[in-house]
Amino acid sequence: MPRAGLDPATVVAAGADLADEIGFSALTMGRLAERVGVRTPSLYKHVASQDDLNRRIAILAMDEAADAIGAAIQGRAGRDALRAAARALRDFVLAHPGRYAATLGLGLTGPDDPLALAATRSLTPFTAVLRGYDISPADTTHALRALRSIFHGFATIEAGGGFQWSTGTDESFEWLIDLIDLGLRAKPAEQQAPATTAAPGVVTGRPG
Amino acid sequence: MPRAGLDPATVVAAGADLADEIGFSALTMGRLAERVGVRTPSLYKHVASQDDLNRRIAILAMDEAADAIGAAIQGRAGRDALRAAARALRDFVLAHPGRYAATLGLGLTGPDDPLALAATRSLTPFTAVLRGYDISPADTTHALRALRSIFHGFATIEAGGGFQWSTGTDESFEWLIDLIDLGLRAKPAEQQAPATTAAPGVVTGRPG
DNA sequence: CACTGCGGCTAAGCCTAATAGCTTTTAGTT
DNA sequence: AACTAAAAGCTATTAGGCTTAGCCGCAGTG
Repeated sequence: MPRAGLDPATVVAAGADLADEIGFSALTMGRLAERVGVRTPSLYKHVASQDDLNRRIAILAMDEAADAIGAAIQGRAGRDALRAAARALRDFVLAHPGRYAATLGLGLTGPDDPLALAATRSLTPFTAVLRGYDISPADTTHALRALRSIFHGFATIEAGGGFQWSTGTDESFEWLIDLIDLGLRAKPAEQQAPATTAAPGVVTGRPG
Repeated sequence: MPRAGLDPATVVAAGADLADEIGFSALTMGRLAERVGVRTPSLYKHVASQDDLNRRIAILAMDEAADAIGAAIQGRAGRDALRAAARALRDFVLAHPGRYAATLGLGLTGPDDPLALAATRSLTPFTAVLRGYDISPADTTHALRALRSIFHGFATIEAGGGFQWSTGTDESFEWLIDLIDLGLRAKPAEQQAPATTAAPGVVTGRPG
């Protein structure tokens, strides 16, 4: 019996590819074993469990997405950077729905969870985008969370087929980017005469 | 052996409650059966399958959320309505994480899927919110999708513990609402002198 | 050549969804 | 009151998923 020559990275990469093809929820240890040409229990020599596999796929996906977004905003600033980042994230999700789904619904075990670290890493391109706007340092956490929520929400709904008939999603996405750009540019003026009852304050926690 | 007196509505409601308590992914037919005091196969007299159960829970959740949001915006308009709607949705998700999780990751079978109809129904309160802003009729679909993406994204990340240390999420949420309000109010002026390369056009599809 | 360890394997256990077929309760009718 | 038929429960069983235990062969090393 010749060996398949597997290692953890190969198994995780194959799992990510397979998840993109058949959907993350349909990714089973059995199907992955079949894909890499091995019997199911053999996978446990490389990953500890299915949960471990899922987390590794999620980390891989977040790093890949961060790289794609980082590359997309090179040499851009302001609205151009925002649009490039948003499009890069959306393209990634549409091209890799399984990888992206792996990043959802995983409980964080603590602040030093590798998953949490990867999540923080994946946010760095967005901090660069925000430098193109006049956001006060005290508000960068809020702005970061806002950008993450917005594009995460759109990508999730679109990838899940939540927009009925899928018509005009491109236009809706551009409209959304424009909306956020306008809001971010109007924000600083608003700061000088806050109208909300709960005034934004300094946040000590980490951004993600 | 007296009967438990179950019917589909009771089973679905119990499933929704149980999902809120132990998490949607931990909801199994066996645990639900134990909860309602019956053996597992007996549940199949009331729901066709676990997928059927999940979809019914999702429909229940969307209708309940729509009711809560609709009630929250009564007598409000503009920014007040936006904030009330957003808070109502967020409160619902935090109070009923299992129900909300049930609404995610379900494939729509078609435009007349009961799930799709419930999704459309759940959007009606947001159309009322948008009436408080000067949005052109051609853009209401985009605006609706934007609102849905934004608040869905925030709620999902928060409910999944995605905001590390969970500090300052209240402030971040208010900041986000303010950002969207500013963007929506700046939008109409933008329409008269469009700066985006892809000009927003009429969308013929349904909003959701 | 012997040895050691990694990476495969089979076998088996447990959990879950789902179906088949039987039995009992319940409701409605005469 | 008795009968009937459907509804609602049950046990038993199948199929498939994750995971562990323990065995075996190949690779590289001294």
